[in-house]
Amino acid sequence: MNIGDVAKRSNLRAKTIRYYEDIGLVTPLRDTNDYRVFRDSDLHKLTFLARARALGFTIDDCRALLTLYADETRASSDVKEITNKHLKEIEAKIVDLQAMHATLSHLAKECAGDHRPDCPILQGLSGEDRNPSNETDTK
Amino acid sequence: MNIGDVAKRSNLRAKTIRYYEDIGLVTPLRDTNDYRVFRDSDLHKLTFLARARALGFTIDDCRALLTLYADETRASSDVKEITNKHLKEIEAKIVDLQAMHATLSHLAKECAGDHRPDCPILQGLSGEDRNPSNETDTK
DNA sequence: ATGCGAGGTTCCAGTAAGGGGAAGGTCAAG
DNA sequence: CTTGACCTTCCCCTTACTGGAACCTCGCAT
Repeated sequence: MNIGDVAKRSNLRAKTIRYYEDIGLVTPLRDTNDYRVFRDSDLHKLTFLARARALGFTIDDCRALLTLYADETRASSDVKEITNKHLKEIEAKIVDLQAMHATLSHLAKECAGDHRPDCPILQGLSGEDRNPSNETDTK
Repeated sequence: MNIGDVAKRSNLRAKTIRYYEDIGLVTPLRDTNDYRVFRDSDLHKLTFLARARALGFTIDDCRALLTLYADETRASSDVKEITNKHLKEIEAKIVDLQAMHATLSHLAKECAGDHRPDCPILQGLSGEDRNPSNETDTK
């Protein structure tokens, strides 16, 4: 198979596949014309990579997972450890994003969004407390 | 103020502040010894940037927001538009992450995580249907 | 044989948003 | 006068690719 075929079948782009070869994730053969020649095993690896990447694993994780996948004597605990670490990172990101979302949607809700310049969003970003009810009146 | 002070007060690192100057977000003065000299207005801008960045706005968005902030004739709708666009991106990311999390936690739940090599996670990544109940028995 | 378009190849540069670290100038204190 | 904490510029590194230029190759139609 040439790179175009493998790209279609693995759901990766040719560019990505070349990159994966560059960083040593796959090692296709070469034809006399220098074209890459992919075996079924290469396709299999690339499909694996596409799935793992789609699930958010880093390239480093993917490398480790591929190694474990190829190792018949692996312990499933090693795989699970990588996965659980990744799950925790996902959870942390979700929490972060939800916090941002809460703050921003709160500010946006209070913003008229019309032609006037007054804007609670900008006030929030600039650190003005737009509801200074519990502060001593210092003005 | 020197860069160290501003860093502490703005919650940004000195490196970041130099970078922001590089890309034209702030333009501190210079002392005779080449040290950057930050005015209150610079500190204010940097604090604004720190907050906006912490809320996930891109540098480009920050630049636009700063411009709007400085523009007394702005329309709050412009600010709100940027914010709503960002909110939608946040929502999309959360949805993506939740989907990954669902798939991965499902796989992880089925993985024994012990010394044995059998691993539903790897099977899932490799495209094996680890629950081939509705497939013809081809073995 | 020739031309063409659709493949393939390498290499270089750029992305976002800084981080790390080297090599060196400056300042205040003891 | 030296020490340590600042500050400066400069350049490369990061992640995971993406885009483009310049060029080669293949199969097919003329």
